[in-house]
Amino acid sequence: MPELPEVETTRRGVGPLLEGRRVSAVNVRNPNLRQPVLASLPQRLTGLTLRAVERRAKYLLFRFDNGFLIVHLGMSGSLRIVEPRTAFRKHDHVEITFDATHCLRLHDPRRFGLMVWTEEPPKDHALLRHLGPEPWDEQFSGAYLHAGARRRQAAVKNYIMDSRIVVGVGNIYASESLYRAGVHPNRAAGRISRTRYDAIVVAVREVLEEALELGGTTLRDFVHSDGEPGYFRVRLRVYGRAGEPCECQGGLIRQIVIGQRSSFYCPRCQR
DNA sequence: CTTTACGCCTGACGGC
DNA sequence: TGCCGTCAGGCGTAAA
Repeated sequence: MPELPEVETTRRGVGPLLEGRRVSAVNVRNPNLRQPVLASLPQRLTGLTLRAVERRAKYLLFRFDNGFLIVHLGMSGSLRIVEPRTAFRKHDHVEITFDATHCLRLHDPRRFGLMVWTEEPPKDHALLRHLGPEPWDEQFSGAYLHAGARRRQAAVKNYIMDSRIVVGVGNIYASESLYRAGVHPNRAAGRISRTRYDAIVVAVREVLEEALELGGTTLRDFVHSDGEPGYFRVRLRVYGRAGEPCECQGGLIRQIVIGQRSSFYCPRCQR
């Protein structure tokens, strides 16, 4: 499940290998992603030179001279670069070949991913228009979260997962961040102090940065013909650990459902 | 406006 | 062994 660090690691992995190269072929093997891949994508892309691979939230933005290819990895998506004529795997849905030497393949078993072409600035695109700040933006602060939460009854876990508030906090790292900040995931967003929001901001950044650092060690996997970028080995302290003792030795980790999602917390550490 | 429910989809897993 | 039901989850959209 790619979260922000995985997407950023993907960007850093594929960008340097592809930037400056020209699209020589596009092969859409299965267009049925969350939105259908445009039938004219091959004609649209072939011959264009990739200028940069950028990122906004969990969207990868492949910048060409006259537009952007927006890619989202959804739940199960991954990108990798292989040599021409490498055997396709099941669920390799789209292949974009650069300079006839580098084949970028989108692999996505669940097909919650997305690949769309746009000629407007990505920030104005319907998918990105309403996104809040990146976690590392100055704007993302305890004061910002505190002000935005006034009178909000929603659980703080849902609040920090709301992409209009801040982008890139997925289900796993939301639980982990709130654990580190000592905040109960079900607490109403509007009933948390400014000071505790400061702690949440620090925790979110710590968790994401830790994952990003571990991601750096897997960059080589993007060019391995048989490799999968793989989920990072961040040590998860509560996620997926229902019933296990917390590190505090004073409680068992509990699992509850908040907003249709599994949430994990320590009843002793988090209030 | 805020909040909640749902659907898209496949693989993993448990029960029988 | 194999079949089947259940669950997981990002995120846009519809509905409350």
